[in-house]
Parts: sequence; structure tokens; C-alpha cells
Amino acid sequence: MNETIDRLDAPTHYSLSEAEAARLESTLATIADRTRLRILSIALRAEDEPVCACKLVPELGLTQPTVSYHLKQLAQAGLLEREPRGAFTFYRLVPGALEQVAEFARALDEVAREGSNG
Amino acid sequence: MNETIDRLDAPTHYSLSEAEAARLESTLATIADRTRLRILSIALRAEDEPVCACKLVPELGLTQPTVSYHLKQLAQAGLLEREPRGAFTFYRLVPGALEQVAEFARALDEVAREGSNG
DNA sequence: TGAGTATATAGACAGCGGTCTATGTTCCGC
DNA sequence: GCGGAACATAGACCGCTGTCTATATACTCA
Repeated sequence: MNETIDRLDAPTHYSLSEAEAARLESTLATIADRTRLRILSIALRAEDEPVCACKLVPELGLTQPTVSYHLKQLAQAGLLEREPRGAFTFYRLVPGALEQVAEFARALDEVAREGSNG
Repeated sequence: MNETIDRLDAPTHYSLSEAEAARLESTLATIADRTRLRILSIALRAEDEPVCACKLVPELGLTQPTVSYHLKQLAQAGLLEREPRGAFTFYRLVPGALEQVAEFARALDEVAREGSNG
């Protein structure tokens, strides 16, 4: 049988398998943190330029191990990609990493608007 | 001076004030939970029909106080709206509640794709 | 190879968040 | 008004997470 944690029969036919729900929860937990949001914002500001970890430490005002911890979280979640350059490590945004989040938010909002109209 | 926690000068000109960043973090923290994601999925599946708390308790397999706790979290975050009907309480999705999340995800993904192309 | 730097890892610790039981509050039906 | 049901609140407890210090690893340069 097709295991899903809550089948979604919305007009958009948006649906989440259990595995997809687990991944969505994991991604959300990763970005639901002030420091990691700031890191993502810095990467966003830098556009296509990868960001050096050495730049983040002073900018975030946290210790180097703490910043390293957050970068590892973001990389493991597939949001950032590590790019070692000699002694330095650069990080760049991974395309499509937040696609599932955007889709979920969009689907939920669509149904909400239908409910308030009809 | 215009206080922002990380000015975002992406081509989309996406930017977050400190207050907006705090709200985004709060919203993300609210939905980054398996039980609350399940509740939202059930509301999504129900389309424009408000969902009764009495239905959620057996469906989620958690105690009534725990479900009540999560519903309060979702309502306080502005994702669900309470609708008391006598002894029962119904909840409906609030339109636009996840708009900021969707916009953030979209902006981040856009820059990521530019970076991988250029 | 040795010194210095950049980063990652290990371990400890505090605070927070989700769950439960117990209890309070509000509402319906008799 | 009373008994029962639905929901909310209070308090306790446990596990997880983010932070730190200390240390290990990897790289550069002389």
C-alpha cells in the first residue's frame, strides 16, 4: 500500500509521501535558525560569488567552531555546497534546495485563498 | 540609519529588515515540526472546510493537550484561525500566512540558479 | 620540515521545546 | 442547575540543539 502521512487531495493535487514529509521537516528545521538565516542572507547578497567561511566568522560575531557547526548543518541539508580552496573553504548556494519548501508554502496558500473566497 | 540584519542586494532586490527576519524565523520554527506539518496537511486536504480539533486528536495519535498545544502554536503564528462552534473548536488556514516563506525560498533559489549558470 | 593559519571535531553545558498527567473552564442536553 | 464532553492551561520531565573551550587536522610558506 502507498504509505503517506496525510494524503492531500487539494485541487492542486499537492501530496507528500512520508519520505518527502521527512525531508521537508528536515529542511525547515535547518533554516529555522537565526544564524543560518543570516548565513543564507549573506550568500544571497553575494549573488553568484561563493562566500568564504573566514568572512562569516567576524561578520556573525560568533566563534569559529560555532560558525563551522552551522555551515555543516547547511551543507548536510543540501542548501550549501562546500568548495575547499587550499586552506580556505568557500560555500555556494545549491539551486533547487528550497524548491520543496516554496512549493509547500505555495500550495498551502492557494488552498487558504480558495477557502476564504468560496 | 536603515537597520537590517544583512542587506540583500540581489538582482531581485530581496531584502529583510530585522523585524521581517525575526518573523520569518518564527514562522519557520512553527512549521518545522512533524506534528504541525501533519496538521497543516490535514487542513490542506480538507480544502475550504475548517478542521475540528476533535478530529485531529485520534488522527494524530497524540493526547488532547498535546494537540491543543500545537494548535495554539499554529494560531499564534497566524497560520490557523480559531473558529469556536459551541463546545467544539474548528481551525482554518489563513491566506497569505506563508507568503513570506515562499518569497524567501524563491529569492534564494533564483540567485542560486544564476550562480550555477553564470 | 617547522611555524602559523584556517577549518573541523570532541566534549561539556545550558536553554528550549514537545510530550505527558492532572486540572480548570466552557458548553450542550436533560 | 447538573453531569458529561470538548478544549485549554499548569506543571514536570526528557531529549535535542546551539554555544562555548580545547584540540585535532589540513594547508601555506619560508
